[in-house]
Amino acid sequence: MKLRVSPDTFPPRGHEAKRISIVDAAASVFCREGFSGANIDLIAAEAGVSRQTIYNHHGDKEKLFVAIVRDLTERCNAGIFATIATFPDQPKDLEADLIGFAVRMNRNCICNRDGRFLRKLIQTEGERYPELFAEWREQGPGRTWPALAARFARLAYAGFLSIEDPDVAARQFLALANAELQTTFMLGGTPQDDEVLQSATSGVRTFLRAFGRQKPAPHATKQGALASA
Amino acid sequence: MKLRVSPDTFPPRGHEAKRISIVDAAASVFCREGFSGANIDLIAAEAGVSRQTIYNHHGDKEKLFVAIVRDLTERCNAGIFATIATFPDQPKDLEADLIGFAVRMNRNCICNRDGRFLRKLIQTEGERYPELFAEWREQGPGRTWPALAARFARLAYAGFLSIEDPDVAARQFLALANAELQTTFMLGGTPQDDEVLQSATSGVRTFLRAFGRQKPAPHATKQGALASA
DNA sequence: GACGAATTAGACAAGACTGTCTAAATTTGT
DNA sequence: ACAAATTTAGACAGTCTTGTCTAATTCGTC
Repeated sequence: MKLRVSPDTFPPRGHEAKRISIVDAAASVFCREGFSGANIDLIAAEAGVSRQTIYNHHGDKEKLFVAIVRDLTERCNAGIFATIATFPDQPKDLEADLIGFAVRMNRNCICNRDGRFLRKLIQTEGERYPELFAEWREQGPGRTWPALAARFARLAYAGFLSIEDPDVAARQFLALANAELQTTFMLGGTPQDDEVLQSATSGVRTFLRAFGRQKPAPHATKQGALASA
Repeated sequence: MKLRVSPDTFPPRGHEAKRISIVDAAASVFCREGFSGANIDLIAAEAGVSRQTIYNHHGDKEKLFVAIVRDLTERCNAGIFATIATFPDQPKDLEADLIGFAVRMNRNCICNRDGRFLRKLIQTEGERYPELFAEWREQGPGRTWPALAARFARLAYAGFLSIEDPDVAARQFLALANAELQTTFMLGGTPQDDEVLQSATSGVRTFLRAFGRQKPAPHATKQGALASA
C-alpha cells in the first residue's frame, strides 16, 4: 500500500494545528482500519506530519488511541448536551417540535463525524479496553440518558405526555427515531437528510400514539402546569 | 502473545469436523480481533488444527474471511426465518404473545453466538467488502424485514392491530424490543435473560399503546377477519 | 536576524505475520 | 492391512510495522 499525502492544506502550521491534525487523522484511520490495522505512517501522511512528531506528541500507538477516544467522547458529549438544551419544553406543535428535536439529535450527535467515529470505535475496540469504555459509558449514556429523561418528565408533568417511566420513554424515543436508520448505521454509512427526517417523523408519530395525550394539554404553558399533578 | 490450544476436544476427527472447527475458530478470532488483527496461527491453535490445513481448505486469509461471513449470514437467516415462523398469528393474549416472540427473536437470532458475530463483522469490516455486505443486506434484512412485516399486516388485517405501514411497524417493533439493550450491544456484550425480557416487555407495551386496538378484536379468529376490511 | 524549541527524513533493529515448501506422520477407504 | 489422501510440524523468505535514534532543517519568538 502506497501512502499518499492528504489533499488537506499541505503542512499544518503551528504546534497546536499539528496536534489537531494528528488527532483528526488518527480518528479517521483508527475508525477505518481498526486498531491493529491502523498504520502510524498512514496517520502521519494523512495528518501531513512526520511519524516522529506523532511519537513526540503521544508516546505510542496505544496512548494515541486512548487520547482519540477520550477526545471524541468529550466532543460528542458536548454536542449531545447542547442538543438536549434545545429540547422543546413548551411546544407549540408537539409533533413538529419533537420531530425537529429528533432530527437535530441525529444530525448533530449521531450521524456527524464524531458520532460515527466514536460509535465505530466503541463497537470495534470496546472489548479490548474495558476500563476506557466503562469511562465512556459513565460519562456518555450515564449522563445523557438521565438528562434527556428529565426533559421528557417535564413534558409529561406539564401535561403534554402521558408517561410512566421517563427513562424508558427517553430510550424508546431515540430507538424509534433511529428505527429506519439501523441498517445504514450497521454498515458505517451516513444517512441522507431526507432519510433522517423520514425516520424521525415516523418514529415521533408512533411515540405520540403511545404517549401523547388526546387532549392537547389545557393551556398548560406556564401557570397551569403545577395544577395537573 | 503465546498461542494456547483451545480446551475443546483435542484434535477434531475427520475432514468435515476439521472444516467446522476451522470455521468456528475463525469466526471467533475474526470477531474478537478484526480482520487485520486476526492471526492465522491463533485460528489454527484455537481450531486444534495445523496452519497448513487452513490454507489447504480456504486458500488465503481473505477467502477464509469471506467464507466465514457467508456461513454466518446463512445460519442467521435460517434462525430468523425459523423464529418468524413462530409469530403469533392468532394470539390468545396479544401482549404476552408478542413479548414471547420478541424474546425468542432476541435470544435465538440477535443475542446468540452467530448473531453477535455477524453483527460485529458487519460493523467492523462492512466498508472493506462492499459487495459481500451488499449481498448480506439483500439476503438478510432485504428478505427478513418483509417477512416480518407480512405477519404484522396479517395481525392488523385480522383486527388485532391498527397499522398504516406494516414495514415501518415491523422495524419499530424490533427497535422498541431492543431499546434497552443498545448499550450492551454496542460493547459486544450478551444481555442477561431478564434484561431481554425486561426490554421486550416495555417495548411491546409501548408498541401496543401505539398500535393496539382498544377493542380486543371481535372474535376475528377465523371467519371474522375478512369482514373487517 | 538570532536563538532555542519543534519538526523532519531517513536509517535502523527487533519482532510479527503471511503464505509456501518439504518430509514425516496420520487418517481414510477398501 | 495397504495405498492414497490428508494432516502435521517446522523451516523459510519476504514483507510489514513499531518505536528509537540522529543529524539536518524549519519554526516561533524575542
